[in-house]
Amino acid sequence: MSSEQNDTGRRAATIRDVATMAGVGIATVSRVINGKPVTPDLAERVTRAAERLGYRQDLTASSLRRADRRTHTLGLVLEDAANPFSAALHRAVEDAAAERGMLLLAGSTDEDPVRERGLLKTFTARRVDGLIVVPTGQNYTDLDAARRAGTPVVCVDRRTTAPQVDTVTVDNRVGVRAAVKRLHEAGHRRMAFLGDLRSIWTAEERYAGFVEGLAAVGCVLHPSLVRRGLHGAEAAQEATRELLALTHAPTALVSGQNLLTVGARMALQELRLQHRVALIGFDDLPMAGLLEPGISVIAQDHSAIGREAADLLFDRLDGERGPARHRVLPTRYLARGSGEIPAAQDR
Amino acid sequence: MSSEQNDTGRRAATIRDVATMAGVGIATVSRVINGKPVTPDLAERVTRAAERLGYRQDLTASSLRRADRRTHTLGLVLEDAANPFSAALHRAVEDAAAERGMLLLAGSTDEDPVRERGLLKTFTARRVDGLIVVPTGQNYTDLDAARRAGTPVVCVDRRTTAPQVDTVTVDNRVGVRAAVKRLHEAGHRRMAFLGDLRSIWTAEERYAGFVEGLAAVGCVLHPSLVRRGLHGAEAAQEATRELLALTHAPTALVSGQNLLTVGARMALQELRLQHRVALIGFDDLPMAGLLEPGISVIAQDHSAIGREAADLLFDRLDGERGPARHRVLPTRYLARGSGEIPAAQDR
DNA sequence: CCAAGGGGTGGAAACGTTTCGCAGAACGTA
DNA sequence: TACGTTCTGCGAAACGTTTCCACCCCTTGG
Repeated sequence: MSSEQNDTGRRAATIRDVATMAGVGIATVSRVINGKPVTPDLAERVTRAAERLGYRQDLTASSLRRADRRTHTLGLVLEDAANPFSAALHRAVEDAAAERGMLLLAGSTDEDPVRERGLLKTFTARRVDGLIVVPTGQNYTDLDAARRAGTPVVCVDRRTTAPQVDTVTVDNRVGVRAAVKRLHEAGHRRMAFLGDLRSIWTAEERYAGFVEGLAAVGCVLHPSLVRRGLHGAEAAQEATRELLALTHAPTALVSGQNLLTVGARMALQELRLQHRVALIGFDDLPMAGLLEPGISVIAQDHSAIGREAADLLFDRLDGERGPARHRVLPTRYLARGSGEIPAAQDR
Repeated sequence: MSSEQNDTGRRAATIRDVATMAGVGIATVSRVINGKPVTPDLAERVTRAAERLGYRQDLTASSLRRADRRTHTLGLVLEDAANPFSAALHRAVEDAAAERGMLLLAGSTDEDPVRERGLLKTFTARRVDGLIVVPTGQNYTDLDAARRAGTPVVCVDRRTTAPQVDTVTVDNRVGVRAAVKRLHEAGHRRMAFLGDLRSIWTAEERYAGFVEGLAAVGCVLHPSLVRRGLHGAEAAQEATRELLALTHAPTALVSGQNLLTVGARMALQELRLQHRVALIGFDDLPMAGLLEPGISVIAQDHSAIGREAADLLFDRLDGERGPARHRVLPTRYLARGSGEIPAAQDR
């Protein structure tokens, strides 16, 4: 605590302090800070004074006064920051934002519309320049309010009923349909489906893809083999146990979300059936290729999704006023073994 | 675009608009917003007016003027938001922050001190109330500058040379030493070590633990079996391949970071040695238990780390002025199989 | 009935910055 | 030399809020 500047004592140096020390007007200091043309001599004096005073620009004050009122901050509303999908999305958006000198304010909803509302409220109160949201889907008024208040919104991963909102999703139905087709070709006729909470748009889409896929190959949809409304690995594990205990057990499983895939696989290994019952999951898993057999998945390109969302948002920030745009990215099937297990003869 | 409020046209309603519509003074509106006592009748009128005008408090202006100048925002500097460790930490800190009505501004450094510096600069320019940082460790002047400017800093996962900074770390040495002891008990004498970039504090600590562990059991440290400065799974995979191609190949591997563990395991499976060569990794992996054999790890409690860091920070925000505190959390060994493989007789 | 006290309200000042309008200097031309 | 034009720097105003302070009115005690 010797010659330090502001451990707790003196208040932080302001633009005015810099101006007086440099012997110039505050407007000049502002110009120097913002890189606007100024006589080299003065600029030099200002820089030195700022240096000596340990001056740090206050961006909150700056964006308050600025003509465009930009805060250079984006709000990111995730399902759960700890989930690999959210984490990858976070990183992709962060990189895109960094290119424009923007920072990310992030929060998790845990699929709770109340938390979603809270996050949207404080994000807009902090005057973020734009919002990228994985919507819980149970209430779109807040999204709409934000947009109407002038904050552009892009929804990611899920469509929303909110009007005028750009979205980035993947082609869930096509992905699942293709998976079902493959399973059928491998001889499977009794396929089960594990689905996430029904409030989640992707859960419904993927289920729809499952239904369509079965219809396309002329297979029956056994209601007893459909387990929806599952959330988290444990729920999926329990559901899988039950499915496999049925007299007419499924020979193949389709899982509609990454944690559910993990849960399903845990149940399979518990019953030592991982080599006999086929499994295809939606969304890739970090070490899926190291398992024996590897878990085949319908993969989505997280960074492409994040990048695309950011681009749509930046477009709006740059003044684009057209109608809502909906980008749909393709999925990719990754054959790793578990989806290539043929249907056993004797089942 | 019919009766909407501010699609792009009218500027957002301010406290003054609310005041005139409600027929009260702006001070009263401010009081209502901040929940300070006010005559019920007036409060009612204000609330109604705010509702009708779609008024949203501007927190940037608010924190500018506020006596405590708090922005209710924390800055979180991570290595890589997409990494499971960072993601878990992010979530833990977010939850702790949410309890105090604070939000997180997060960014990734990718171990680049330049990016770290940039993040610290904009975070402090945005006047975050505090910083939680996983420091690259190559430069502490920015951390120190932030602290001196009055922003409390807590370093996580790694110690830092910056003075007066609280830290939360785990007991890396003890964790690795115990792992080495176990391997020794299983008969291993030739153990290899895979380490991350040497600029990373934890990488050095874990290596130190490895050295100490070997010494404790009276084992020789073979320099040819030590591979440090590896970053990412691929580097570890390549290094592991090379190690196993040695004439005197190791019978056990100790990996000092989660991605390195993945890379090592990939190499082992490629060579079909996952059942013959032991592997213990530092930091848990999502599906490590599903592999065959499961990957034994020295696990750290991510949420405890995040929570502890947040608590230390909040303490500072609440006025704690004491000297730097250093919390060291324990690790836990999770035996899953790969660490329990005995040394083969014939190697 | 009056004076003192107190709670509640409103207008103005202030937070640190950017932007506006203006003044003064510098420069070129008549 | 005088004048018009351009340019650069300066102080003041403004952004939306909180806080200070003065004021008013009502209550209460003498």
